[in-house]
Amino acid sequence: MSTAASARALEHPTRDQIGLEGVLHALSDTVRLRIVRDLAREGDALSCSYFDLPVTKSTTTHHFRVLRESGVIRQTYQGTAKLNALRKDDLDALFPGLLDTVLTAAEAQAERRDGAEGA
Amino acid sequence: MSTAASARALEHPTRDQIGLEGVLHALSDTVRLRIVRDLAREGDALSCSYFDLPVTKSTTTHHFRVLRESGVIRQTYQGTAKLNALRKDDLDALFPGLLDTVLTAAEAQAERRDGAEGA
DNA sequence: GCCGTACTACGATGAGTATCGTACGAGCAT
DNA sequence: ATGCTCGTACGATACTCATCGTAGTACGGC
Repeated sequence: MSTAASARALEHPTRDQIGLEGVLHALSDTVRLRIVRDLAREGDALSCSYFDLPVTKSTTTHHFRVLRESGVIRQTYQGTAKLNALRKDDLDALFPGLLDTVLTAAEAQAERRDGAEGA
Repeated sequence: MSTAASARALEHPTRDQIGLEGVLHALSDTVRLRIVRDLAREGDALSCSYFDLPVTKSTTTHHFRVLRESGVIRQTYQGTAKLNALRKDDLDALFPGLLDTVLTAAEAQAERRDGAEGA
């Protein structure tokens, strides 16, 4: 019981440790922006394996860590799975409207890039 | 008359070449965010030398280029000076509310970091 | 106990970038 | 023309980061 604590606690920044630059940087990557969009769409915590990302698992782990350390998501263990949830309350408190605006912008851009098909 | 054209034209992305990730990345740097805040506060085009940044001139040039190439600012020559203006119209058209929200968030964070003094 | 699944840790690598110093070019004033 | 100021270009450097592969740990089921 020394190598790894039973709870496998993960480091998260407290609310007042979250910085705007860090959040913007976290969101400025295509893969991470996609993760955040999926998280927002589902509205609930999702396991890492839910996502079908165009990168390997190692890289996926890396991106989730960047999101966690910048304060965008909160990660908790649930058995062998790890659940990822948006820290919407914290972000909204610190930067009102930022998350929603970025998500809306991402959707708008996705539609533009898709050529406004589908619907 | 071959080394540099008389107009010294600068490369700018067209509106539909502006990407959200690029804009967020441009704004995720402390120095650049400060430039954008100053630009927004003054509301008009400012010369590079207006800014008192904690970096050398070379680095300043670099940051202005990142902002220009990501589509955040538009640069035009005016004699020996170079004027920098926010591309607020383009950004608002592409990502409604994004710029204002980020600026508001930056102000809020600056006040928190200053310890809510002054006023 | 044993194995599979889920995720992590570590090391490597190649690309990007923030920074600087120095040297140069463009325009303005005298 | 000479010199001054503003900004650029180029080269160097050190750091960050996105990516991968491999090996390992934690948990749950058989």
